[in-house]
Amino acid sequence: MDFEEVKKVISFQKYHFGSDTLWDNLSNDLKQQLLESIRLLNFRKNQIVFQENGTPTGIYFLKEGKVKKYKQGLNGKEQIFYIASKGELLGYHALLSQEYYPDSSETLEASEIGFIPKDVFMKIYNSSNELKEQIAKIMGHEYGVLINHITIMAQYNVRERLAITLLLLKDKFKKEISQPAEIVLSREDLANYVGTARENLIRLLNELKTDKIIKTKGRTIFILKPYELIKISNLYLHVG
Amino acid sequence: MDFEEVKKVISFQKYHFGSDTLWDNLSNDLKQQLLESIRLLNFRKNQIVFQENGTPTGIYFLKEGKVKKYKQGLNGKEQIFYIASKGELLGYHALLSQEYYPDSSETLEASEIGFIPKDVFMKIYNSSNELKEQIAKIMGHEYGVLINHITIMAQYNVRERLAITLLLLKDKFKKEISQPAEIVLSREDLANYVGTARENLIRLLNELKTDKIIKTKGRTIFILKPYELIKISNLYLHVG
DNA sequence: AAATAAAAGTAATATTTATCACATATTGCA
DNA sequence: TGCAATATGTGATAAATATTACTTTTATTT
Repeated sequence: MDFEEVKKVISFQKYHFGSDTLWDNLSNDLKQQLLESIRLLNFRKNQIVFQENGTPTGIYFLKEGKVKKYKQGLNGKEQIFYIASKGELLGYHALLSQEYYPDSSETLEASEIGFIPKDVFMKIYNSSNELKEQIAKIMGHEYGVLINHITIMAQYNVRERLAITLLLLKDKFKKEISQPAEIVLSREDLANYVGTARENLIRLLNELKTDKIIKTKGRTIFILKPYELIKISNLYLHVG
Repeated sequence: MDFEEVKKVISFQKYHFGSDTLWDNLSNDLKQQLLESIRLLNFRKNQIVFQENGTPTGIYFLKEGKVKKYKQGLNGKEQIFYIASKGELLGYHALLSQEYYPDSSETLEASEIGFIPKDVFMKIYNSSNELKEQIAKIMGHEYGVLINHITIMAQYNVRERLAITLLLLKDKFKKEISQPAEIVLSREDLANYVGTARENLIRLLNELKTDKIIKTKGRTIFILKPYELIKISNLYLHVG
């Protein structure tokens, strides 16, 4: 398996919602209209942006920072299904479906978040074919991301899911291309993302450390050998 | 827990994509326009409607019948994540995201399916704010259904997932309100929906039979005590 | 209706994952 | 700074799930 094949197998796109591409595809006019309506908010670490079952009041734009998206499951346990980073939109599904929020969003680090109130956003949305089309495009893509996630949760074992998750987080957390990626996430959150108990997660991280595939410093994880993680993930098995 | 609470806990809506409501919300004019463009196709049992990674050529409307939606996972194993029934739309995500199909659709029984070619549908879609809005509404809702599904796959054990799945299938397969629902699905498909090996599924079905919660005749499953399935599912645990 | 293929079911065993009961670090803050 | 709270980590064990190797039953085809 050469590098091109590897890229095909673990294509970042298949795991990325992609609402950050919205801005690339909008006309300057519309972009201007949206940016004018944005009110900037500063969130500290571990602050809730919006909460499951709450009534949507507007749409959020993650200008800077990181946000975990999760849903409450058995006994209130958080199931993290996505980590949004710089440039992504939050909270548009509930607005468009005219329902309560199906999930919660919480900052993982200090973040700068733009907010557009519901009525302002809906007015722009209703008057713009372009915006409707772009958001439909994003949601159509998201569907593929989510069913991919369901398949992974259902068929891959914990070790494989951890490898996949670390590869994704590597991309989410990377700052400069040359630097080794630093993943800063509590063990509890990582366990709730991978879908296992914290104890099991820690044991598997230790195995990866023993094999020099990762190293850690405090809660920060450094990926040393991404190629080895691809092998562990077994993602290439379902090709061809 | 009284019946009202039970309904709240296992609300069918939370598990149902809901594209069948499109027709209720469209104007007669638009409905007429869409219906005129539909070409009716007859599918036999176990026929593929469209396939993962294929290029979308149009949108499908399931006039009569049942279709399983799945994605290929580890070693090509099918992960079923949805069963569409009468009235639902298929294949619109890929059309709107302008990507290849992320999943496959295959009939579970002889089905009558309407087809609208891509260019015809996109022309109507592009010219209709109403249609754009309704489809965005459906996709916004679907997001909630899918993250709910992710949470269930990640946190509930096989017995719980089987109970949930049987409750959902009961609704999908019920014909008349008075009749006990008959679920007709191969053991392989049911296992690929619940997310377990066929052997485990069969063992668990046997336990349910021993407890007189279900009975079977050939591959048909009859739900005798849905309330017991709700108890087994542990769905009520994450409320309150 | 027999032959063949496919699906369903069984049992034993191996493997994975969760849980419990702790010990030890680390962090936040009074 | 030190105390409490929270997070991380360890080891033993229990429970759940997957796998292997079959047999039996049910469909399908000639």
